[in-house]
Amino acid sequence: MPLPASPAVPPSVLHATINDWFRDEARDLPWRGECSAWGILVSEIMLQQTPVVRVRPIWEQWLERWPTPADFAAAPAADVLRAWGKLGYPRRALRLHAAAAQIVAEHHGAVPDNYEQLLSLPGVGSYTAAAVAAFAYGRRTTVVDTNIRRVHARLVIGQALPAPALTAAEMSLAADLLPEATEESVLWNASVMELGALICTARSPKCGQCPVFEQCAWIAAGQPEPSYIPKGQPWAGTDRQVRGAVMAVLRAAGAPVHADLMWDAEAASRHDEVATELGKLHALNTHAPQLERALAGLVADGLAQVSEAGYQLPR
DNA sequence: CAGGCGTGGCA
DNA sequence: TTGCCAAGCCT
Repeated sequence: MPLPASPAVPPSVLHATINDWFRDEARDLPWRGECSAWGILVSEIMLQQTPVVRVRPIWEQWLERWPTPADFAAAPAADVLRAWGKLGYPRRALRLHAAAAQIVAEHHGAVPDNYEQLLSLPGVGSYTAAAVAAFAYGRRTTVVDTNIRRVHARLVIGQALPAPALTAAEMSLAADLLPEATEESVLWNASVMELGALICTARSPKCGQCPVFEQCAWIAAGQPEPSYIPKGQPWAGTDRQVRGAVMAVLRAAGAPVHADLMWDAEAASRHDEVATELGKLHALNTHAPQLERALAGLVADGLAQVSEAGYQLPR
């Protein structure tokens, strides 16, 4: 059976109800309201797979330090990676750095205002391109993130969770649900996202506080269980864990870290500047091939540089 | 296109 | 305590 041919509730009712809820309950976030397109772009990149509470303080520092794409593009990569701190997925920082350079080179330093040009920036995919077009420039675009997918799955489809991967049917549904009026569509994108973030959460949704509880297909269906088990990401013992530990060492280091120190806990303990982070790396008891692989991977990804002096953040 | 890629808080 | 999960992107 295809998607509901005739929704029990007219979309206009959902638009009004959820948008009203948003006006009353939305979080007061610094990248909402008065904010440059650059500030919006930075927030969207930082928020990829990273919670708001962790992003907020770093975003404040970045916008203070690098108010424009040109300011940021001129910064050394090492500074960028240190300022990124422990947000995770540091390749995002490097890609944003490259995006800023592209913005300066191809767009006179102004964040592009349309989906296609945004999509061509490194680190900007379909979600981020649509989000920046909508939230920074007020464009009518179909924004689909994990929150919106989950709200649609429950509210409209009646399933506990969206499919493991974004499907064409979901994009089509989201496009169909988008309000015709541009201004209302921008609000709708933000509203549904916020509903998913605050009420219609992945674990233990707060259905008792939901503004569209009465209209929810998942509730009407008796809150059926997910039809599949989400596969978790292993962490302990993975290359990712080792890469993270090495990056922490390099961020803490003011000078190249000789390869020997990556292996030799005894020698490492004498370098107090990086001893703490090296200690965490050694505590992983990583086997040689894995550490070699992690180091090579970091270099290949541009997150680290090697020389005779050792490993360091890229210049 | 399924899998790789950081990090830490919370149920 | 230990998985699960957070405004994805890229190959």
